[in-house]
Amino acid sequence: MNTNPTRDLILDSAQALAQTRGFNGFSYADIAAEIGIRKASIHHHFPTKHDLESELLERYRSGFVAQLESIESGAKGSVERLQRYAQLYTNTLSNHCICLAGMMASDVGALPEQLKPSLEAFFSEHMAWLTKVMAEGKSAGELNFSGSAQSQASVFLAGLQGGLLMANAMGDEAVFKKLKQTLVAQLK
Amino acid sequence: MNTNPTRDLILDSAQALAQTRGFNGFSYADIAAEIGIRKASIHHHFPTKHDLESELLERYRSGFVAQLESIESGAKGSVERLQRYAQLYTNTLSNHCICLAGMMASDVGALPEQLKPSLEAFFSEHMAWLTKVMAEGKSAGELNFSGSAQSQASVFLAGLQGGLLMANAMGDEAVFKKLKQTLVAQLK
DNA sequence: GTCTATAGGTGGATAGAC
DNA sequence: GTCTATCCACCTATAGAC
Repeated sequence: MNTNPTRDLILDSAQALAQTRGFNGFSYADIAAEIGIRKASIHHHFPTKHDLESELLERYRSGFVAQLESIESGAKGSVERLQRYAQLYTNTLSNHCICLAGMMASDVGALPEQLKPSLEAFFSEHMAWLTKVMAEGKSAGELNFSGSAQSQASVFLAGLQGGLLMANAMGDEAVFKKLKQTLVAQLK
Repeated sequence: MNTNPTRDLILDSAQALAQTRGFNGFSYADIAAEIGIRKASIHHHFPTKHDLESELLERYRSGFVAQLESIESGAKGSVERLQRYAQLYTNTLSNHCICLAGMMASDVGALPEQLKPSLEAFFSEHMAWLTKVMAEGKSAGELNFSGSAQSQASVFLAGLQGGLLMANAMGDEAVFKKLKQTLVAQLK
């Protein structure tokens, strides 16, 4: 695969900036300053900012896919799977940032058309995974809810995405942790 | 009050742009083009962009306060109150936009320090209102949930905020409508 | 692959005439 | 209150040397 170290440094820096300030809230100059390189060098790796954004989302999306598979093979119970899923967002939360896909969704009016399929795929994949966990959990008697598995999946996913917004707005990570617990608890 | 017509046009245009493209995703030139005025004229009403942002959030916040009061006096049942609250977001949804406060929360890393108190106030006010509705609804036997009223309020609020993100990402408003119904239904 | 230098455009903001 | 004209800083992006 593409394991160019400089390239990865650029992506890491860009992702952190994008998740805290939005896609229009940072520039090549910010990345350059952060990793100690010149703007022109970044253009060598990512000719346009759209290229950078596109790669960023794709990396983020496929990284999540791998983590979902990891949870599926590592956690047997539905409750534990949901907890570990929610934990993925908590890892993200640390420094006033939201989900990269959530960020893109918020600025969708300014999003280049080519990125929309990846963005849609991100949420579709998460919905599919969560819906499966909900359905299996209900069948196994581990989860208890009324309505469809899909509806519960969307409550769960939207709750986590919105919870990140709320925690940022309140400047209080505890808000998210409490919400995470409630979302799981009400499924038991 | 300040009912300058041009000023309101500017605010309306800026709000629509901010809710679809983010705060760093539009410029005075965009507003000028949209309402047929020059950039310099906008600076007359709002000397700096921070002034504009600040006023925008404050107007948005106080507008919601008025609507919450209106719901409280107009709707007696807790279920109806929650439905009408959720409806406030649906009105917003029309053209790929999210809650203005949610947008600010997403870009909190780029948000001027002076705006953070208003942003926090927005979510505090909504949480307080929803918590009260939840508590009263449970006491009256209209709502049924386990855990605290506050926890349920945060599930409800985060669900709606996240639902707007999801609907934008999927390019499908029906996603939000369904979610809205589920959030209310699971409280009965 | 990284650099210097720079082009070409747009951002927010100001001065001063009307 | 709105306009023209302009400033300067910053943006994305490119050319070409090393």
